[in-house]
Amino acid sequence: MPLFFLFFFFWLSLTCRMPLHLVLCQRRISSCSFLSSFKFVFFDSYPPFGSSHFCLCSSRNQSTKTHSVRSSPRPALGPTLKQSPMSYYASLLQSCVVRKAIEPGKQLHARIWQMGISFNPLLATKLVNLYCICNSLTNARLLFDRISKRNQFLWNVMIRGYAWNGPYEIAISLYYQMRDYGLVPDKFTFPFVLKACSALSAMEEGKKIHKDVIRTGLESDVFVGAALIDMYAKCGCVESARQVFDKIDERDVVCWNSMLATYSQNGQPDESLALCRVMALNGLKPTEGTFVISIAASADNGLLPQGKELHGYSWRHGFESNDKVKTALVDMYAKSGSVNVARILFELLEEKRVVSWNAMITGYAMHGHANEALDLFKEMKAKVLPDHITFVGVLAACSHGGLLNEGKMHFRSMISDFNICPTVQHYTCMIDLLGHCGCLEEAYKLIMEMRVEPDAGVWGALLHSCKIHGNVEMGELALEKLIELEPDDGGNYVILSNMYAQAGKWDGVARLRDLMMDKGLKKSIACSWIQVGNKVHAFLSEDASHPKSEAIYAELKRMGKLMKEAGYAPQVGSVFHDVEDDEKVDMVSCHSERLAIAFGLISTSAGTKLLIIKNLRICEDCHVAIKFISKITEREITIRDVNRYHHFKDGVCSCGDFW
DNA sequence: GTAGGGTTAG
Repeated sequence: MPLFFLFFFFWLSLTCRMPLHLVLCQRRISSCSFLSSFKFVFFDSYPPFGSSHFCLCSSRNQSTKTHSVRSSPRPALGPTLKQSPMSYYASLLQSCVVRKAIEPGKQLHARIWQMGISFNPLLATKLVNLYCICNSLTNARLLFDRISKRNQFLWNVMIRGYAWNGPYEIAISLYYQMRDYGLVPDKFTFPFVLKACSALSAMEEGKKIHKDVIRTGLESDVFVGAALIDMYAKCGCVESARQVFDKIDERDVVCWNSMLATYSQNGQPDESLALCRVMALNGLKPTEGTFVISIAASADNGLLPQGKELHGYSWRHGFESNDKVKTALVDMYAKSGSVNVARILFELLEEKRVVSWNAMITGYAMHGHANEALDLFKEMKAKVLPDHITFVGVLAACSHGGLLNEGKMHFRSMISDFNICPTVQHYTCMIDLLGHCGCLEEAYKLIMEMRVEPDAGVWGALLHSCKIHGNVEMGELALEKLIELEPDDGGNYVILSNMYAQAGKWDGVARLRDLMMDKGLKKSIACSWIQVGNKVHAFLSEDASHPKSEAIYAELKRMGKLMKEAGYAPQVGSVFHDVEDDEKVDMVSCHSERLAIAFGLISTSAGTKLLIIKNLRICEDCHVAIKFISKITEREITIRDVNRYHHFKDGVCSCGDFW
């Protein structure tokens, strides 16, 4: 019986050229009961121009999350004799828009259709707007396509619908259709269409639209300008974003925030923080966004005093109880080495959203505190639904902690229990975990089974695992793939070269060295930072440019002697060149992190903890050496390398030598 | 007679 009715309504929708959902609404209005699952509300008591009244109520139905229209004994919002049906329905639709109430909106659409006024420009526009706001783009587009006279506002609403919800290409296509239609884009059109370009990282398209912006003279508009900055930021074009920023008249705080975010998102946290200072000097009042962006930038460069400064700055501006700022601080403290402070702030959050849980779980994962991360994940599952980022943190925790079975279990659970499709990041964690645990064949098999295209991160994880386990054959395969994906990255060649060196295959070392020279490739320059007092000191490998260089090298020599007495034997596998052993020892002992540590030792009082940040992975020899240094000097030394944290204390590293 | 921009986790 219900099937018969559905066919009947389908036929009705075809013959009446009316969308099926409206036919169903109409039927519902006529008190058909079997379609109760649609949760439409009866309008039987509604007389458009009668004496009884109803209003849209704001209370939500907890179980269905739909808004309802209910009868009201008060004659407050009903139509008046002076009120036209257009303005009456317009005001009701506006209420639906404000409340994002799609179901009552559909019923109003049905009623409007029944009355034959659904193509009234005002009502049609409001309906399209409502459908777009409620992400019901199919309905919006059905109506939009049937409206013959489309004004600027209507086009903007439809472009916005696609720019917010996708498919983003349609937003861009509609922009050009609007121009062909004879309309000139305005200050509202550009932010929408540029948002679609941002989402697609479509710089060429964005540049074309930027030219249109210039032609219409809207480049200096703050809204258009902010959208342009964001578009260039998402396309990785920092200079173009800055050019737009410099051209905007009367820049508001959002323009500043956009520019701060541009630097931060493109690996330039220091520039972001410098601009934040300029912003403060210009007397602009920072907003929540300013703090979230700046604290995130500070988390990226990992310098705790700078982050603390921002923490205080946010308090002075009354953001001490702002949960978004606090979540950014949780992330910052965790990334800057103070995972315990991060936990205290996390516990102080009034509302722990999924982002907050993710920040804390990821923080634990970075520090190799796998059990804490998994305990927190267990607690989270009882309160908040995890997302794909949560699982990146959980799998990273398993990977850094070497928890093979737990990692496999959570990976399976993510897919089957949480219906989350694994992304390349999840696969990278799994390859890292399997590879570190020596399951190289299984790791390779997983890469072959991946539902997404493996990227350089995935093959890099496999290559690194091959290096740990000395599997030259699979390492060669991984490098082959990496050369296809990252032809200009010399670091990949160096890893395989080191593997050849460890296996004594010097012809392989020479071949790779020649290959690198032919291609003009160099290994990324290793750099380490340490903050002493208010100053950040940077060191490159074998760096002798620091004013205290002589004392630093003297300290290294003194330390080397003590380490040797304590039983330290240099491991020189990570030296690229085929050189004499003595020379190799000298080369590794001058790695950037060792220079930073030596400077820290001579510049701070006994017992002071040292925090060093490095732009690459820490090498095996330095890892062994720093364990010795921590014991000999009785210092706690923390290294944040590109992958994770290493806490050295009393001759032991927190990673348990699993990294 | 209606609308708009930025930021948070690996």
